[in-house]
Amino acid sequence: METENKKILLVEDDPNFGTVLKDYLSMNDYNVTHAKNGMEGFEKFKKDDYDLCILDVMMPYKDGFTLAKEIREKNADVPIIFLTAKALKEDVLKGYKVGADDYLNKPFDSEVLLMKIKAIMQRKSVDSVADSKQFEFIIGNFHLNSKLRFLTYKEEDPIKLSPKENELLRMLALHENDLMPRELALTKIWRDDNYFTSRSMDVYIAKLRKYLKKDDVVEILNIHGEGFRLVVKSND
Amino acid sequence: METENKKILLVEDDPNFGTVLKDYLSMNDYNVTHAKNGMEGFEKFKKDDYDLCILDVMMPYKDGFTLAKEIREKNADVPIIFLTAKALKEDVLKGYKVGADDYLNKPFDSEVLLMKIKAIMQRKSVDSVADSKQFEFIIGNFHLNSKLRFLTYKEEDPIKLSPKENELLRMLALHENDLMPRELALTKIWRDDNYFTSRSMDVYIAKLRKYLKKDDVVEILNIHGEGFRLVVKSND
DNA sequence: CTCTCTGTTAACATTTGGTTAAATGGAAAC
DNA sequence: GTTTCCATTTAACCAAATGTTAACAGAGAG
Repeated sequence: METENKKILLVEDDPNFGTVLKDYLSMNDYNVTHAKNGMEGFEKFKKDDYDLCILDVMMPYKDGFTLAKEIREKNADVPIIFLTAKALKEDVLKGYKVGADDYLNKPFDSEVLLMKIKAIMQRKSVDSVADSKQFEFIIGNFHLNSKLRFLTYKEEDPIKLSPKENELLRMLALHENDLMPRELALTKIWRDDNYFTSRSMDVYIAKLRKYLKKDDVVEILNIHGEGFRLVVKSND
Repeated sequence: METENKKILLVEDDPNFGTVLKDYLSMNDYNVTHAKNGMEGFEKFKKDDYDLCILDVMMPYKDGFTLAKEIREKNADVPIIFLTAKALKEDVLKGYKVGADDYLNKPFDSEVLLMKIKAIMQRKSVDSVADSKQFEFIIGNFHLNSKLRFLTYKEEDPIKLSPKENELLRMLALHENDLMPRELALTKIWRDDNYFTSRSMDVYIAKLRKYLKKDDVVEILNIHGEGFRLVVKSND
């Protein structure tokens, strides 16, 4: 399926260990960003959304706990795993206090780490429903349910949209009566902006127009060289 | 709700250690039930609802893993912590495979255990939106009793569902008329999301469809690449 | 006019899902 | 112990859904 690789932020100052660990996780289909110290770790954390943070406790300048606290201020939910060489009890407690999800003593078995990551991701993936995005639109006499990928005209049976059709129409609806730049759809939906994806998008515009033909107050207009415009004529 | 002490099932065959641990947890405001072996543990688990299970791995008659598997058949969500004297890697992996939430080597510090318990309880209370304890469903002319794993059509004899059939149908029913993402069922029921578990799930969807065929107001629809939808047509 | 951009159709490749049957493996029964 | 049973997984094959690319026609802009 989509299987967008889960993103992991790894903050580890030992370059050898860090690189080895990063490679190992990457091999297991995680998308790993490696920061060499706490400062860098926090910068990277602010710039992107991560599914998991793995923090070394002992680091110069900014230790793992301090970093964890900063991360928690920005995001109360992201799971955190601490890595540490020493197994001091106070440290473990401190870790759980700042909201650790797990705690591993170096050296540890990489398979065990992998299992823990899996277990944690599963736990978290449950409550990811709370995506407060917009999934329903009224477009003239149509009703778009973007979650079920249904486009319904009046009381007729819903038309089932493919993922790309759905996302493209949603993107147009988000800009209703306004320009939706080609580049936006291409980078957001196709994740690439080149000749071929552009042609592909045109094919999808054609498909959408075919669906929307039922209602003549709805139209997708082209703005040459710029993008498209989903127009809903006011019923005056 | 808040004030009600969380219930912990402690299964530990060493009477000294078990009693001490029980007392310690009780002093910290947990409501602890102590079972002396796997059999007793399972009996007690069936008789009551617990917020957490702490299982010793090494026990006569029925070890912690076996017990955990039985518990998982009854309840896919309850957190489990394993206690073990030996730290064999295979054991740790085995533990996570049956859905452990954590793993502690004896001897361990009781404060650490307490922290872990706290952390786990917190996690569970966050995503408890979905795992509302609902075990009975009306699905068109069917009645699903998810505790007994019975699916009953009108007044006919109940169909006995296997554990997986039951969990899957329950998950669909919890999302009636809405999308039930593949990934949700896979991580919750199969505890793993890969090609094979995905195919296995498809097999179970086929089985459920066969059962539900009796009633033509009930249907399991697929949303390509996303998941399934249990639809009950309104009888208007 | 000529070049680029857009509209449309159809062929194709790839991914995902439906179904059946056989293999596996663990627990219960003998 | 071994056999039997049953839930589950794996395999295999086919069908459906989706997405990409090519090809060509037409529109817009200079």
